[in-house]
Amino acid sequence: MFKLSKKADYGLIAVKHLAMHRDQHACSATEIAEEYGISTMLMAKVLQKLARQRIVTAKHGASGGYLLAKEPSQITALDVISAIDGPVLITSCVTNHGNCGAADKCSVREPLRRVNESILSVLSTVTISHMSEEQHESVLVELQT
Amino acid sequence: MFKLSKKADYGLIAVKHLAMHRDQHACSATEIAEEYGISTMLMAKVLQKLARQRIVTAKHGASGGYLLAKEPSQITALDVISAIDGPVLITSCVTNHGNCGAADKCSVREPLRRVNESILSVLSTVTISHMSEEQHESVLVELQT
DNA sequence: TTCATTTGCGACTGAATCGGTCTGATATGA
DNA sequence: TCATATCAGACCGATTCAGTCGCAAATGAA
Repeated sequence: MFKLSKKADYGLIAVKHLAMHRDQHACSATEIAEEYGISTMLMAKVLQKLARQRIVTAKHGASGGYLLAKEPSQITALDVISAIDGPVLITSCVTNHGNCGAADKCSVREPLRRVNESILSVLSTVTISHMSEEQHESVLVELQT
Repeated sequence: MFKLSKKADYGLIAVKHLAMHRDQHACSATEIAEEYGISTMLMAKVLQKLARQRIVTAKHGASGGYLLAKEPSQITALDVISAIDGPVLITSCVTNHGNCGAADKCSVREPLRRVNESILSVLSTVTISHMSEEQHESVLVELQT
């Protein structure tokens, strides 16, 4: 139904938290989870996925935790979301190698592919630093209709 | 995971089909379903939802079927999708009346709300006539970062 | 060295959603 | 009158999702 998963949501919260606390200590999953009233276990899972995609770096051991792997301005919402939920595809048919049986008859594939492009473009324009700023610039995103 | 439901997908196919065959006869659910190799029952359900939202008009009885209720240029992708799947919200928290317990602590609500606005904007810019045209203009969509 | 802390990973469960079907009612043109 | 349609809602199985658990491995601190 076109919704972000909660995990992706938590991922954005976590990354933004790390962005706000960077140059300080590494934040543990427990610390972040408690701050926002989220299950510790679940937040840990989310951070593990982010670590596997090199969006955050993990520090094992006591007083360990997570740190951002890049500058907040270099991390996009799309990075975080696709790290957790996998590639963003508004339909299962938009890839060329999809298994949609009606692909040859399907008349909306191409238009939807273009819509998908636009959404990817929106998501990759918004960075973590954008999400932390108070003032909001306006950016124009191209849409092929 | 940020995907369109199959029903919404079928809805777009159906509406585009009706757009291409308008000023001709009314198309029955069976006719459209068979054309694209989709289950008749399911296509019927989809068309019923579109009819309830006044996107298509139904004609009961023998040689009945469905007709577009508006010009193809007046029907947007958002109209069709939200008629079938309900309101497009990328998170369950973006509405003011959501039941997200951590709403007060949630730091990504407002940025995500703006992203949601942009996606709505993209979806409401693309019309059925856009989806039927061969040539594709480029439109700029505003994004508040 | 020892140990508590923390990440890493996979398996698991219960709930919700989704795709799809079935049944029966109602409308209507032929 | 009857075949053809839409309409509405209940229903079911499969998939996905949120969240949990257990155990292994790393590592800083005592």
